[in-house]
Amino acid sequence: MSSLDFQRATANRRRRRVTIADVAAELGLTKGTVSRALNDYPDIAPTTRQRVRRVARTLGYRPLSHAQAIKTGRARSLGLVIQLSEHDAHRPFLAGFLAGISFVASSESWTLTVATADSDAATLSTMRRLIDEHKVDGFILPRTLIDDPRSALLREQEVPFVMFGRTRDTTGCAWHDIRSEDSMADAVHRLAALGHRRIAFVNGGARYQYSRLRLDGFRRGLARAGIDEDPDLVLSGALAPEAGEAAGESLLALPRPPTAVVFAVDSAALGLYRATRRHGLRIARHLSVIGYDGIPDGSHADPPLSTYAVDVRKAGERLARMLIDRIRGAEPESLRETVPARFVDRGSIGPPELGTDDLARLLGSGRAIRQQPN
Amino acid sequence: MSSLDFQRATANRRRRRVTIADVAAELGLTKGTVSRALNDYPDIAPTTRQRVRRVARTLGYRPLSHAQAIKTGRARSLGLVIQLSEHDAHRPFLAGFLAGISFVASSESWTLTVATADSDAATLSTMRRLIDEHKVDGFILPRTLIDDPRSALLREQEVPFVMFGRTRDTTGCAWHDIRSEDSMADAVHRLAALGHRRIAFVNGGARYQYSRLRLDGFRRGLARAGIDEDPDLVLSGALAPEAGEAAGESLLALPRPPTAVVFAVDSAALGLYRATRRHGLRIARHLSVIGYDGIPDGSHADPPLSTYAVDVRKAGERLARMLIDRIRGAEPESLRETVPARFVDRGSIGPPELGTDDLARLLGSGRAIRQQPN
DNA sequence: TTACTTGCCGAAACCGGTTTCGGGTGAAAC
DNA sequence: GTTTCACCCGAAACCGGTTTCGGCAAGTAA
Repeated sequence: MSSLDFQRATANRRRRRVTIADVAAELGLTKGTVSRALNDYPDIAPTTRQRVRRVARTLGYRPLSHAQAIKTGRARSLGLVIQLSEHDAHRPFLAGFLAGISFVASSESWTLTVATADSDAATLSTMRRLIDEHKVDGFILPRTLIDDPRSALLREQEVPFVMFGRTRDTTGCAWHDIRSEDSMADAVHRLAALGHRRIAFVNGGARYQYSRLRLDGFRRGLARAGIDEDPDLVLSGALAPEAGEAAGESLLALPRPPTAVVFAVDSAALGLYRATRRHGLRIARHLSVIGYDGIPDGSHADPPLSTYAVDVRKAGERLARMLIDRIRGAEPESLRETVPARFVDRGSIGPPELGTDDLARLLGSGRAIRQQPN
Repeated sequence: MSSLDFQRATANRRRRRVTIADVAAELGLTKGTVSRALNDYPDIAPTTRQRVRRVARTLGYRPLSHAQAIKTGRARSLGLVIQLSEHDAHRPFLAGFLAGISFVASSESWTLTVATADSDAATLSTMRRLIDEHKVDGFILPRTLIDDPRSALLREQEVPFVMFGRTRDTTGCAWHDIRSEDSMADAVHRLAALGHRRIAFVNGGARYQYSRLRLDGFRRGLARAGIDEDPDLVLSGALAPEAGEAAGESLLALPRPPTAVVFAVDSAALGLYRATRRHGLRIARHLSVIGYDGIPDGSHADPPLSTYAVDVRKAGERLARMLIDRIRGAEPESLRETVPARFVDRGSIGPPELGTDDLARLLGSGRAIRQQPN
């Protein structure tokens, strides 16, 4: 390239971008040829392709994604609509999740478009708008439901998507998920190995596919340990500490209370701590608890909550990678994967010091052991 | 409009968008005229403008933002680059903050582009890329530093931005901030009113502008209460529970320990709980604590942490609003505002049961009061 | 030689908007 | 009855890319 041109390019780098026309002029080719060369069209001579690549790089040419989008319809942007409910368990993960997605997106010069909504309807209409305005090329769907209206919409609109979690109707679905069902089974197994026989399960929201899976996993664990399921010991709908506390209270009020509780959601498990404290019991000693998620708060509880940690950053990375592939034409069936969670024993489980009957007596005896009022 | 055209528009709504050409054809006008009418050019007859507006609405016409961007350079997108450090205090706020921004952005058919970075340098280069590719029209800068390289970059590139927080060099800066300095002064005032005279202050990160302001506020509070500042009682650099715990330990190890501690950051304050528990002391009774931020965890502590709550969702809304105005040409000087935080007394403060000397004796006497091992 | 491919690139249309320019029309001024 | 001048709108260029189409040159087959 001529040094004059170079100076111009350098001096004006801030004011005027390098366009495809600049590259073409520098090479003595036309815009069309440059475009085809960069986009790997077959009717370009290999040597020409090389030259174009080199000059484009030295000039610092980067195509304007929205100029491409106008013709191709591709905005090079991944969509994420976050639905915020009152207490939602995925808040602590948001930062890591975004980091994962954005890391991969950036590496491909893609971008992440985030929107929030406060209801199913709002989520759908927001997605419609983003599709309508071609703002995004596809979506990452967090927190999948058993029957998810989002996948229905996207299937109908023929917009690519990948799910963080699984769902009932898998047609056209790609996903990355953690096998939390295995964790639940593993939890039961560990507790049984410690000597527990009365193991309760407190599930999450009924609409979520993961709840279904985790319940299955819990039951699988029971079966493997040779324990019959007691319907009294299976609760659900606990996502926040308050609900977890209520669930804990009702379990402790049973004639034959559990000596261990498996929670499908960490933040609900933390609620049990409060209930336990109120009754003068000590976690791990009188009542073992295992959660799932690996939220940071868990490690600050007393005793720290044993749980199954999920690598949400990694999940974000994988999902972004998969979505980009999907947008580029990969079949959804080829984009399905599950990974295990990692057990983190922080000390909230132990062998049962008391059997269920002793526990019941203790709890019934006018709250014999109270928290020390100091 | 003819019913035939309407049917066509309806049937093809999913496949082919309504373009400006469709609107023009329907009206018997040219694209140019329609564009000018919708963009409030003065050389359009009021009646025509009305007609165009009406037809555009009934046809469901919405301009393609990247088609506009190609000519105008405006992508109708707000940029947010989140810098994630190891322990970062703003994670719990992220969801609400995003919700606020995205709510306002959506209402104007703007979009929010999020990226993450793990260092100052990465943040800047990410921002450069977004600017270069015209992906965003401006930035919201969270967690402002005393000397913030981001504002320097944006000033130089002449890209609009608004800050969540203040900074040293205010030229060309617009901001929304919480007057946390007033909260710190208020905290001292409240504690002094309860009878405390030895009040410690544990500040946050030294680079942040807010740390500077909060320290000033703390001092203002002391002065107003007629208390001389004791350098031993002023620490800093505590952002996470671990650091807060360490700060607590060193304060309790003083010959004349404080009877109350003001924390610039809630999550650090939670660390003090651990230190206090270890020494067998009880928060509020032996040691009063006030935090700042209003993180959810605080309400689950025992006793719940009194703090100053920040409405981050509101902040997100305001910042989005201000940034859009800024992009549309408003002067930065006209976009500067601060709002107060809201005190939430949850019970972690009280009159000092023991004076500093008694406290020291207690702490020194071989840990007289220990936590009950039950 | 001629005819027919094949490889490679230029020319130009196109995408969906915005913006400039210029001209026609009608009312007011002379 | 002209002239003047807003007032409006059409025509066309433009933004920065992509994609179609066609043609030239070289190579291959006849």
